[in-house]
Amino acid sequence: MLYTCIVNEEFILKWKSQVKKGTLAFIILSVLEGHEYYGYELIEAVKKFTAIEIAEGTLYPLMNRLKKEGLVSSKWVEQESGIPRKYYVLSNAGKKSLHEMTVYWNDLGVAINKISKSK
Amino acid sequence: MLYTCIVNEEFILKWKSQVKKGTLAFIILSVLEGHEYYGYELIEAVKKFTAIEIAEGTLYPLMNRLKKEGLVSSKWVEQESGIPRKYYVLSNAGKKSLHEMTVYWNDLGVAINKISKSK
DNA sequence: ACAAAATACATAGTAATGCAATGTATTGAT
DNA sequence: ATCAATACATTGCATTACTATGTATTTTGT
Repeated sequence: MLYTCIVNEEFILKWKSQVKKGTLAFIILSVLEGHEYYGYELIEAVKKFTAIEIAEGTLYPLMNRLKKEGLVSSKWVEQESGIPRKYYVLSNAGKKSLHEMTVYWNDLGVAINKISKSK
Repeated sequence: MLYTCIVNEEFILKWKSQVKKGTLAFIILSVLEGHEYYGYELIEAVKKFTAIEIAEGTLYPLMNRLKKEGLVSSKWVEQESGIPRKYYVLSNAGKKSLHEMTVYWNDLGVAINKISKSK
């Protein structure tokens, strides 16, 4: 039984990591809607909103992908003290993609609820 | 603008594929709760419930993983005619994992809703 | 009767992505 | 003076969905 629990924990941990693949981009774009954030701040914001902890090694490559895809743009902002911050802004293409993602996400939620309720 | 649309479509397609990574295991376990299915039937069932089409090359390795993890068991059932079917049954560990996954999934949904509504 | 599609299993290789590890640099707290 | 926090970034690994391919049987259309 103990063994089963450990196996389960490992499975669940891996599973949560896999769920992030996909949802993270969606969450980031959602957070950026109507509000600019810089990278480090995004990690804090997502943690606050969703209790999901994004590793820095996850966020920065992700933001570069989103930039490359044209969904966000970025701008450096000098600080009076400390390291300059790179702020990310949702583009029009980003807003459009976010809308499509929201529809898909909601449909998926409805579908999964339907499965559970059919039992 | 056309170019942007095409880029968006590709991005969205990839994104949906990524969302499946993780949700598929959850969906499969949900479908198996209280009902046995064989592989090919599972693909049909998921398609009916969620409009998600699972490739066979996705399902069979996934079922083997779930079996290896002890979340499902399988049994061959001979048919009066045709190829024998491999039925999958949710194990106790599978039920437990499914429960944990459901909690995480619901929390995630609530969190994402919260983000959208805060704008 | 014969061809095509559907049923039913499976594997190999590729592409995509989260994460640990590592690195640089500044600031504030003990 | 050292450690934690802030703030950026890259490299390599592990995981997993999907395409392509393969085998074999049954049903459907012409």
